[in-house]
Amino acid sequence: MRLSRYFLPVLKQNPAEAQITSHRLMLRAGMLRQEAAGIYAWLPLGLRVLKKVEQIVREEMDRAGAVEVLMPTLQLADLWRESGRYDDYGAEMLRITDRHDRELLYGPTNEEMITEIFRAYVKSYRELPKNLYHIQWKFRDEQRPRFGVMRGREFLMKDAYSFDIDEDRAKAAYNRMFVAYLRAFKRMGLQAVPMRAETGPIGGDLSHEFIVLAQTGESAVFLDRRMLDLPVPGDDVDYFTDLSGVVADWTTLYAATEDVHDAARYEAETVPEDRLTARGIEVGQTFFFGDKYSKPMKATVSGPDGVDVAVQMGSYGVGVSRLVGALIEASHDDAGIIWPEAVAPFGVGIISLRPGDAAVDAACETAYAALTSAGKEPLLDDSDDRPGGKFATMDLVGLPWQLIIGPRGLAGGTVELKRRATGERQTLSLDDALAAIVG
RNA sequence: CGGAGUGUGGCUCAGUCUGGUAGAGCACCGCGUUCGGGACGCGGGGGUCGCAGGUUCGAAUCCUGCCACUCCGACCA
Repeated sequence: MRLSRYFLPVLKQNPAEAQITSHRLMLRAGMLRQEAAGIYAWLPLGLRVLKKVEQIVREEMDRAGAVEVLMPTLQLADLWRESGRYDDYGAEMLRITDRHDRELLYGPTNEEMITEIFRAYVKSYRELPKNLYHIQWKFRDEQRPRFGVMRGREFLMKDAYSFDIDEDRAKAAYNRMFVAYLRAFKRMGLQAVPMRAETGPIGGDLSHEFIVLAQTGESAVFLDRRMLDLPVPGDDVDYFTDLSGVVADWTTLYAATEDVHDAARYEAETVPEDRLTARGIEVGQTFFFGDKYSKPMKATVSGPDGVDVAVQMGSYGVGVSRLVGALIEASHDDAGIIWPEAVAPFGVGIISLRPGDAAVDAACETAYAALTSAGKEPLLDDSDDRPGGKFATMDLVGLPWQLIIGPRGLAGGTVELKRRATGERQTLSLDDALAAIVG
């Protein structure tokens, strides 16, 4: 992409309403525009990151045997009356009436609808296990939206739902999602720690929150720091073997959010030098809730003995839009964002120090073509801004590499290559710079 | 939902107390000089001061109501 043809409205000054780092940087880097409290338009740069996060989540869901669907944002109130949650959910649910006075709601989650879809088609235990997921916008009418996309009212969530014939198999399904989450967050360059969690309004008795450690996290967390060194299963993980060992490894050491923190247990189960008190951002949560929905909604299948039984269910959420904020909270410096390569909106920024100079233009085009064909998604700053502004913008938007091309260097046959994460700069030939980026 | 605030050009803000016909910096447009870490000069465009009533000869400024947004707390992906 060439900046001259792009839409990247960066702000030099800090918007007054943005209090936390990720919100401020998203607004300044031209990723996001607030349209109402907790409701945002995603501008091109932000959308690119959102899509990359979404795609990593999708790939890991698919790998773990989940199947993607897409349910609507609007749901009928009657469906929620079946589970009893239409009245229970309260003011956080946005309720809508259509022209025929039918009661609708903008979905805050999809347990009811997925259960309705499941029960319409699946009649036998022989069709199980099943895990269906979608990545769709949700709306929760938060009393107090804040922190940008970290706590918006409208947000993009991946929610998966597992269906099994009995509790043991349901727990195996739970374990698959647990491992998929470890992998997805790792791939994004995040260190996410699973912590035992309260189950909240969704219900059930087995649940973990996946927490990203960041200084500006919304809640305090207490953990055994050895959690941070546990290995994440690699690409060769086989989801259809027993994963309980992996889950056990990740759930044995003490790790708890302040809501469920037990100081006495913490002291009993950890030694002082391993205790880590930090702040964290919840980016995912897994639940097992048995027949909480399948029973009232009559989602039953025939078992091996011919008797109908309510299926055992779990649900598994990832806050996709929130993750974009969490990524920034976890990785930035005073100058701006530092994207992990896997989610960076562009792979490399090419800075032309002198657009219009024939040699500079030619070198920029060479670099642009080479990086494009290598799949590195370059963003070429071909504007006639002053160099200082270009450097500041590139640092702000946080692309992993900056390739700086100017007449002074080219006269000596060199360009400058900067790695955003470390600030390390090298002066080298264009060919060597391209080779370093392509790797 | 309790408490505290704020709405003035695209952004950050001054002006409001003490009413007199709207300002600064940045951004934007034109010309020129510049150009390796957010340039400079000259000229220029852009605002029914959140909305609606009221008081007044006169309202950004005073009064009433409403709306929006932000922050602290309680609650949530």
